[in-house]
Amino acid sequence: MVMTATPPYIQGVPGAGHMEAVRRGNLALVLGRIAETSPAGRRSRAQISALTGLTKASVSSLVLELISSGLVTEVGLNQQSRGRPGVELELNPNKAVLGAEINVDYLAVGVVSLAGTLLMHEVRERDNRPHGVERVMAALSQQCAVTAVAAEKEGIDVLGGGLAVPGLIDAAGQVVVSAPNLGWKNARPDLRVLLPGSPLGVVLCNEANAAALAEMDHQSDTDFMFVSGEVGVGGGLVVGRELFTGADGHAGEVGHVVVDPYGSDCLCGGRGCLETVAGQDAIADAAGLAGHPARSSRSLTLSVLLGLLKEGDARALSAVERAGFCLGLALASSARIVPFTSVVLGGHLAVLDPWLRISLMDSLQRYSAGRFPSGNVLVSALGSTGALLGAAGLALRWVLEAPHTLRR
Amino acid sequence: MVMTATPPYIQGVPGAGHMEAVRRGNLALVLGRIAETSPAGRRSRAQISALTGLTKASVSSLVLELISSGLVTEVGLNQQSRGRPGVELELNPNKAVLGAEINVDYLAVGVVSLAGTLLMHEVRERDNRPHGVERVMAALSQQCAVTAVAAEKEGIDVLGGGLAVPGLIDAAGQVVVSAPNLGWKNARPDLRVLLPGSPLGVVLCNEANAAALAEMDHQSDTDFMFVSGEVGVGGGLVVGRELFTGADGHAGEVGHVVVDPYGSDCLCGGRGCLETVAGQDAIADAAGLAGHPARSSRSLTLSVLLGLLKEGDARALSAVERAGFCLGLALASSARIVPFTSVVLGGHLAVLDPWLRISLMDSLQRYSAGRFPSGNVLVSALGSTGALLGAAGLALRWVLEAPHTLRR
DNA sequence: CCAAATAGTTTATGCTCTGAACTATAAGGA
DNA sequence: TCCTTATAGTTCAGAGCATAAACTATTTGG
Repeated sequence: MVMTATPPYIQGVPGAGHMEAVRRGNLALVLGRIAETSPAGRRSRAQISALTGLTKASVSSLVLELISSGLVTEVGLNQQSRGRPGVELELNPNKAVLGAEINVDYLAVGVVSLAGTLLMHEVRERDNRPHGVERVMAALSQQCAVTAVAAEKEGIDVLGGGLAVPGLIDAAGQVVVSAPNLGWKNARPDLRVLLPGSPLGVVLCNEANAAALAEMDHQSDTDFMFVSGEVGVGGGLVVGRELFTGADGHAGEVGHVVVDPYGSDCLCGGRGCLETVAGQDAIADAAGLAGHPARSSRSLTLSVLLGLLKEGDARALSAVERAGFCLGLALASSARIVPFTSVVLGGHLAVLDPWLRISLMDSLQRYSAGRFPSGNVLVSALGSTGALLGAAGLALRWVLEAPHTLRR
Repeated sequence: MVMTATPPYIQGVPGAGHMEAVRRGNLALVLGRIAETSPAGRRSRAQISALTGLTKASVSSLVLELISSGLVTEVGLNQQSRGRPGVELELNPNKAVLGAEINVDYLAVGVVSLAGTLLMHEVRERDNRPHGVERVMAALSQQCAVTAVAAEKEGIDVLGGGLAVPGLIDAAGQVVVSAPNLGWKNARPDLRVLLPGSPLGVVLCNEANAAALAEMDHQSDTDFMFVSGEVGVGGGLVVGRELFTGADGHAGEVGHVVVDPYGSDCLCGGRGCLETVAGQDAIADAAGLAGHPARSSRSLTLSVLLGLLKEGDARALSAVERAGFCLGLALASSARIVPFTSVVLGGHLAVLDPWLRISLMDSLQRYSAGRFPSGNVLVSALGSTGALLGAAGLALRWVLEAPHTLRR
């Protein structure tokens, strides 16, 4: 648990160990083996039996249950040198989960197959700051309904969903404790309205954590830090291929590691946090854009900044260089507390990577005593769909780790 | 040993979920409920049944097995208002585990009952630096043998043990990757020689981690950082009442969080690490003891430093104050990555607490935005027995979490 | 001394995995 | 073509474990 917060679907397990717990665990075990195969090399019952140590009889019975619950389908035959060919199994391509994201300037909804591929998605630009929780959720649920109908038309069944929000989520996954950029505080969105008829519910998660989770599927490393550059700097920590959220969901907040003890005050109440140097606003100000008209919009600000960097503007270059230096410092310190071995940059930090990288790598190497080869600092390939995919991924894990909840 | 919230009865399953896994898990579950009771309020089978949700029949059968394996004994009767009194259960007071510690200037061995109390212990002053692994282990095993005989004379049966070493242990718990203060590198001590005839083996662990584990039993908080002040500064991180070691055992190394980007080089290869300011050597040097004859011994250095502080020596006071400031800074940053809520000071940092505390609390508050009330920064009460108790505690957990390994 | 309450055990039953026998299907060789 | 060999998957009896309900044991209180 490493720590790891208990996922909500584990709560269905009562305190005592019934026999059924074994069944549930084995259902998830078998489903996991089916899920981790590529279309190229799908597995048969016999292979799963060999892989898990369960007898062929048990696997047959478990697979039967997974098929009848709709999660798994039989595809083709799998001929091994000689003998009767095995029946290839795969995750049902017609079952999916929904991923959704609320951000400052858009709402995004997508459908992700059980295998994790994004089947369809729609982003609606929209300034969400002036509206309260109810109005935003109403707009989002309307958008979800449209997407769900579109999915149904293609014969796709949506089992559950995940919602990513740029704010702090409580341990129970029900309350948005605070989302400063949205102006939310202790908001309790009604998640069921997003997917009224689905067999599973909708899980709520932090946007940086979701993005980190999505990044994991495109990443071989098992322990890494995802740094999400937004207005501030968010972090998502993955330890042993599991999201590490800590007891209260605050884990991995690299944006508030102190990089300059005598630096400026931070919105969090601290001082000299990384965010005060490497947040998008902080970089823009340091680059001399403080009074610039583009500052009203995030994307505008970023493009103006990029323009200056390409022109070779000294002030912009030095602002970004300093951000890189401090980011390296904060990451090196963080890696002593939770020893991750890779870093993935997202948001504006991904965009600014070409100008950040040298100073980032310099300080990261210097302060971590050379633990991070340059190849271990990566740029996110997912861009703006990261949070969406991650939120869906969380719902996906729910299905894959607790398939018994879909029993008929 | 990454923490995970797996349901208790799934633990220890080597891949597949056999039926026996349920039995194993429930044995541990019941044993845990017996272990967590105080002598004042011991539990009966009926109470455990109510607590766990297992039926009385199951609990009876499980308890029978625990009794026949020698881990549990029936004590007295437990009268509830009316009806037949329950039979009180407790951990067998005649079963124990051994705790051992190798440090720079002593060897320590102790016997700890299943309930966690230190029954006997012996510390032998001895400079271990000049000797290699084999010689030190030979001396330690001789000391263990003496202690084991003494325990046997009192009718106490030693089931297993733990060994704490001031160095980095590999993930498998077999190799001391490096113990700079002992001069060990990739040492592979033969652990079996410490307890040749015991039913369980001996586990190896890091000294700061062991001390953190021991501290946990005297602490209500579930998430805290133990800071061990030695020549350098070690850290042990406890998350959700579990030791958090990370994939490679490096987790919680607060001593190498960067507190001064332009500070001096650290032995670890980094720069400006907390250790270069708050390690015992660093404080002594900053206090002006660089050439002092007492510097040859750790305890001497510390007592000279204490003398200076009590005299009000300005240089010593400012050295310690700066250490406190930097410690607060490093802890505030660390708490953003893994959100612990308390801090326990050990080693020289515990001794220097009166002179450290003000600057420590000031910077901790400043940089953590007031997350740490003063009462959440504690001084270790265990002193030098911490590592011993923690090593034994690790062996104890082994017994308590896998009681089936002691089946007859 | 008996009723009510609580503790613990016995017994019949059901669930889930296992192991071995059995059926199904294919490749390769005579 | 047909038989042997190899592999996949199913069936069925049996063992282990937890459950529920009935039963025994022991105490308080009237």
